[in-house]
Parts: sequence; C-alpha cells; structure tokens
Amino acid sequence: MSRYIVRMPGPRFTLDRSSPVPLYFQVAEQFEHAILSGEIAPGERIDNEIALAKDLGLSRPTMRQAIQVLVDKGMLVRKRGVGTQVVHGKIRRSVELTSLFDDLSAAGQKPRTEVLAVGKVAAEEDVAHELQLSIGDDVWSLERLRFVGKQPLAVMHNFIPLDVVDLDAVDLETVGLYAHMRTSGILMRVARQRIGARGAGAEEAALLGEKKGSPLLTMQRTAYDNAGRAVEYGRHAYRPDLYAFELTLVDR
Amino acid sequence: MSRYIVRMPGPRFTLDRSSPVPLYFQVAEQFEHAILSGEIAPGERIDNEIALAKDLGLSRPTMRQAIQVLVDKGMLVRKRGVGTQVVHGKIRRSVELTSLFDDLSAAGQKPRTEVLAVGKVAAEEDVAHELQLSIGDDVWSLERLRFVGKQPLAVMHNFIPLDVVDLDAVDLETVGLYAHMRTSGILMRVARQRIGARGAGAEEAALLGEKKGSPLLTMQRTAYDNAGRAVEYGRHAYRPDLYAFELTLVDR
DNA sequence: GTCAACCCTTTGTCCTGACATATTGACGTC
DNA sequence: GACGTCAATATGTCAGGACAAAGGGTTGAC
Repeated sequence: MSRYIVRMPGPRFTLDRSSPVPLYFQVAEQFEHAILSGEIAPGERIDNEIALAKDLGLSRPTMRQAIQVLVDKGMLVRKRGVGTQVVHGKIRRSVELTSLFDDLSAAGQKPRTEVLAVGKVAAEEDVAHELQLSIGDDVWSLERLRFVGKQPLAVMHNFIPLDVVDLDAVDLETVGLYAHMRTSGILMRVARQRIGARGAGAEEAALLGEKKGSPLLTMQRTAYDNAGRAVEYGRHAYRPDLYAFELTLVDR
Repeated sequence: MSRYIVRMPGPRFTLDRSSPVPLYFQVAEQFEHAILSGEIAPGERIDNEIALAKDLGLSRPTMRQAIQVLVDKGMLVRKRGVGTQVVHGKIRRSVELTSLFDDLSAAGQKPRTEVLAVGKVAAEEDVAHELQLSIGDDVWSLERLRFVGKQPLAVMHNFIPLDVVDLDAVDLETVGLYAHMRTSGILMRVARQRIGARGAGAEEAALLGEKKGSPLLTMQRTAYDNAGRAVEYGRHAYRPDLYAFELTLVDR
C-alpha cells in the first residue's frame, strides 16, 4: 500500500466523540502537534485520506476537513494522484486578528502600557471615512505607549465609535484594548491592514527614544465586526529595531 | 420565508455543468461579482444554504463550499442560527504569492525593471540558512531596480539555489522572476515573509533617489515549493512613499 | 534504447441524508 | 409588564458513496 516514506498515525491519535470539540479539529490538532514536534518531518508523506479515515474510524469528508485545516495553515500540501506531505514544521504564526499586547504576552515577554491620552474627539477626515461616520462626529481617541521591558516599542493611536464600547471605566494599562472589546461582546471578524514606513515626527521620536526623522514601521488597521460595521481604526508606529510583521502565505 | 433583507440569486446565476471549472467555484465567482458590483450590499443577508442549493440545483455541501470560499476571503460572515451576510464589498486583495511585478501590472501601471547584477555568488550565513544550504555554496544572486513610470520604487535582491532554475538565458528585465520560475515548472506554494523598516544605506539611497538614512520599507521572503524545498530567498527595500503592504485578515 | 500508451494510486468534486447546536422571536405564565 | 420556555430557523458537524482527473510508474511497441 505504502511505498516510500509514509506515516501511519495509528493508535497514537485519540478521538473523543463525546467532546464538544469537532472531530476534524481534534485530528488537525494532533497532526499539527506531530508536525511541530518533528515526529513527522518536512518532506514526509502522510497516509492517504481513505486509509487515515479508516484508521481513525472517521468518514473521508471528516478526514479531508482535518487535513484542510493544516493545508490552510501552510503546513501540509496536497498533490492529486500523489499524496499529502509536510511542507515545513516551524510555522511562524501568521498575522491574526490580535493585538500587539497578545503578541508579546504569547511570546513570554512582559509588555507594559502607558496611556498617554483617552477621551472623545471630533473625527478627522480619514478617521470618519474609515469608521463610516461623518466628519466631526465624536469618537473615542486612545493614545498609548507600549514598552517591552524598559524600552519603548510603539506609539499606538486608536479610534472607536462611541456606541461600540465605553472606554471611561476601563483600566487600559492592564487590560488591553482588544481584550476589553471582546469582553464587551464585540467580535472582530475581518480587518484590513496597511503596513508602511515613514520618518519619525518630533513628538513620536521623543516618546520612542529615537531621533526625529529616524525610520519607523507603521501599521493602519480597520477592524469590522460580524455585521460589517467598522468598530476600530488604529494608526500605529513601531520601532523597527524591535518589531517586525511576520506572516505565512499559502497559495490556494 | 425571508424576513428582512435577503437576496435570492435565482435566475441570475448560471451554472455550466460541462465546464471543467468546479461548480462551487462558479457559484463563488458569481457571488463575488455580485458583491463587488454592489448588487448585494454590505450588511445584507443572503438566503440560507438550503434554499440557495435548491435554487441552483446543487447539494448543500457544494453550496457550503462555494460560500466558504468567500468567507475565507473575508467578504461573507456566517452566524449559526442567523444566516450569512456580506461584510464589505471592496476587498483589497490580500497578500498573495505574487511578485511586485504582478502587483503593478494588475494595477494597470507600467513597471520597468533594470537588472543591476546577476550571477553566482557564495551564500552568506543568512542566505544559506534560509535556503537550507551550506555557507559558501554557490547560489544565483539577482539584483534589480524597479521603476513605476520614471520613479525608482524598489531595490530587490534575490537568491536562488542553482538547481532550481537557470538565470543565464533569461531576459529578466521583461519576464519577471516569478513568471520565469513558474514557466520553469517551479510551483511556489508557501512563503514566509517578514516586513520591517530601516534607514537607507548609501548605495540604496543613490539608487532610489533618496537620502542616506531616509526610511525604507523592507521585506524578506522565503518561498517553498511543493516538496517543502526552499526555492527563493529575497531581501527587498521599497520607497515608503510609493509602496505599502495591504492585507485583509479573517478570523477563523 | 526511446517513447508512447496504459494502469494504478490519490486527491478533487459532488451527491444524499442525518443530527447537533446557537440564535431569535413568539408565546405563555407569574 | 417582566421573565422564562419553547419552537422555528440556519449554520455546524458527520456519515457513506460515487465518479472524475491528475500524477507516476510500468509495460509494450517500434
């Protein structure tokens, strides 16, 4: 049945049919772990879908769905008539709908946030346009300075429509804006980002401990909720010696 | 059956079952067109999967697969128990496995390329590491300067293993590196990118018409083929006033 | 010995059917 | 009138089967 390098998950994979976690997801998780741990090496082929499904007592569509999850992540590649094989193990987490705070926390670092200013301001043209409001409408404005250790990392400026959340009663130095929005029931599903670069302004430079005109990495992001409503617009500037955007692209 | 805003594609959607194009893809294309043209506006709900499937004479799994394509693109959002609705129409094409040349061509602009240097060089540490080679191994090195109109836009430096393609016989000023690799049978499926910023070096600055130390947007990319083999590593620098990376994120 | 035709393997697509679960709105009770 | 319950609705998950198409290897003819 198998010819060259083929891995049979066999009894190492366990399924819990009483768990609320979908079967395809359970399989995908265990496959991902096996790949990340090096148990299945890059270049290796895995067994074909039908054999895997039979092995695990699943239907082929469910097995396919499990594999699809990892194909979407860029860990597996399918070739018709040939098989499915591991592309590479170490996937740097692709860009996701999380904040820098989440990024750094996950990396085991200790981020610190200093709120520079928070309050209501009249929306300028670009803010109004991105948030689907009229120029002059009041919006929340939030300016923060982010540190890693003792080093200033980023200046972040967010704008949020008043009816989305209330920022007055929140301690944004400890909670994190995105976490607060999530607990407020705001689900962000889609976001558009624009990543660029420019020279630092005088104020930014002072905050970040750089010189005026020194290069900064910039990111603008507009996030939308379930209903397609713009719920957040942010303009951020990062010190390029401390931060970069990493992403994994998958051709589909 | 429908309550508020619901769109029934009905007879406007046509299917060609004799076409080699998969049915789910045909449906997805027509839905995408209807959304992009504004025929179905952001916020509107579309009919439920079962009704749509019945309407088009398809099974529900096929209909689901069609919708899934657009969900992955960030154009549609599903909510269990509620329905599926349009998030927003104008999706800026997410970052894909294409080159800057493709980007600009698609935008209707006329890019021009000047090959600064092409030849074999010994791989330095980072190049060898990214391309899974040993330090000192020969690799293709390709340096190009990209223009939009008469303005220099980017300095691009690519490294390619010798056994992947032959760059000697190619006119890389007209063809484009990625196009050449594709026609050579190299299929790039996964790539890892790192986007950052830094000040321009003296040489770069002169090429790009900027001053030494002025901010540049940088991108490093390693591309892998079907078999997980690293086939290209590139270090590029862009003028930030002329170029930025735009991408659409979808939470899944 | 070279090259074309054929066959086998594996994924791609599509179908029918079923049950689970989240959400909403309507109904009924207190 | 407020609140909890229940039913309707729509997506989420899973099963099992069938045929198509592509890739790779083998076989056979020339």
